[in-house]
Amino acid sequence: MGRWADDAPGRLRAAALDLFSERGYEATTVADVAARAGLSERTFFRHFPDKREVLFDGSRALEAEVTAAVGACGASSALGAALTGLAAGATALEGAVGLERARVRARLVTSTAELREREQMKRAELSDAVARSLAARGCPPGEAALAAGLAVVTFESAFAAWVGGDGTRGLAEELVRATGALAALVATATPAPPPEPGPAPPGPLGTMAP
Amino acid sequence: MGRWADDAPGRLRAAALDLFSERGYEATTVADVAARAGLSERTFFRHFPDKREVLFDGSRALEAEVTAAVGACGASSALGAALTGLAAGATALEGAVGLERARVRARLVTSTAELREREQMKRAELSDAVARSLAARGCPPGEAALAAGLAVVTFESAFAAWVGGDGTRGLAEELVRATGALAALVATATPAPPPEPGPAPPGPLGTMAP
DNA sequence: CCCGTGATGTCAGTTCCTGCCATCACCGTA
DNA sequence: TACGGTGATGGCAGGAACTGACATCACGGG
Repeated sequence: MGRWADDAPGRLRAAALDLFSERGYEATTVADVAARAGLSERTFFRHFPDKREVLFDGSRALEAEVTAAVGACGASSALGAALTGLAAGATALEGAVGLERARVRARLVTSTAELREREQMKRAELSDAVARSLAARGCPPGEAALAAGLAVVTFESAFAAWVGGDGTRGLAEELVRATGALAALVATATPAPPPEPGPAPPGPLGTMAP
Repeated sequence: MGRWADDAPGRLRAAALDLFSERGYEATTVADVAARAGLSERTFFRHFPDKREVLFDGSRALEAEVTAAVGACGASSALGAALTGLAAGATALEGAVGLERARVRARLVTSTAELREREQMKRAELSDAVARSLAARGCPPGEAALAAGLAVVTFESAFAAWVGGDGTRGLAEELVRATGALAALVATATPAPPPEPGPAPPGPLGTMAP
């Protein structure tokens, strides 16, 4: 066995999720994951570019699903198109992963800084992809980026409520709820925040970075 | 020289920004940065937890500034409070860094995947901090997270316009503009996106991850 | 003048990741 | 059947990012 057995990437994914959940991400070496899958460490890096990516390879499929839906949906507003695309991605994700596995994975990712970092990167790439899809529909780039960012934040809110909830509401329903919360928040906000007319406040800022 | 010279972290920051901009981030080793600063590689890791962090240590000061402003601002809506806090952070950042250095740094960060990843992590930490500040003011946690996320997206839009613009508008002005764009986008959006009533679409999703 | 404290240097070791080459299973073809 | 091509894999060497342990040096106080 081992050599020439089918679906090496799938076995590596399963082994990684198991071991990371058992011992923790940092306490598990790539060699451990490969051994559990009956493969060598070198082969792991032939299927995944680095140790984190073994947990994130579905993001490309989600991105493709969302951008396709944005491009196909009827031309409404930019934010509406972005939310419609993410709704399609939400139903696809819900069907492909399921609540229980999403919960296990979310617990693992949020408990490890290195994995949270990669997840935020995927988030940014998804937002950029949505923005490009909106721009391809004629939306000006700045507006497209802002609309995509707002939609992704709304999606994140829905996802958090989904995995943190009691399971009575699906991800798509949570997205509708979050969209309503978005509208309510913006409606009740003061139209323009006071931009602090005085000079730069005397904050203890050294070389401040964004 | 070298040993016992003052401001080792500052020298390491300057050396890192220089070398990363000259040769690129990946082509520069930590030993190179330390040598340029007249220090050893081991000392670098005593001042910064990893190679990326040498470019991001101002984020803690920004976070402190923003959360303080959120806590101090008059009790308006959650989104308004978040935007007010980020406006205070914007003016502080603008005064402490300046457009030219922000441009150099932004070009370096956006051109390197590893650095973009860390920047997204800082973004998420800032959003979480704002959400905690809102929650401390009595805002329910879910609403606080959504409002903080919206405000940070708006801030990002303003920041991108600032470093990408012609220099005629300051960061604070860009934030006012982005806030207006936020309100306009949400106002023109359809109130609720159609949540795709059919079954899960037959997308080619394997183990899809958020 | 000596000693404690803190920043630094040096060294060894682990892990992540990469390039290079040999090996093995499968598949089509003579 | 025998043979060569193709693709996935294993093994090895090595670089770079970190980390722990210990020695060393400068400075301030007694």
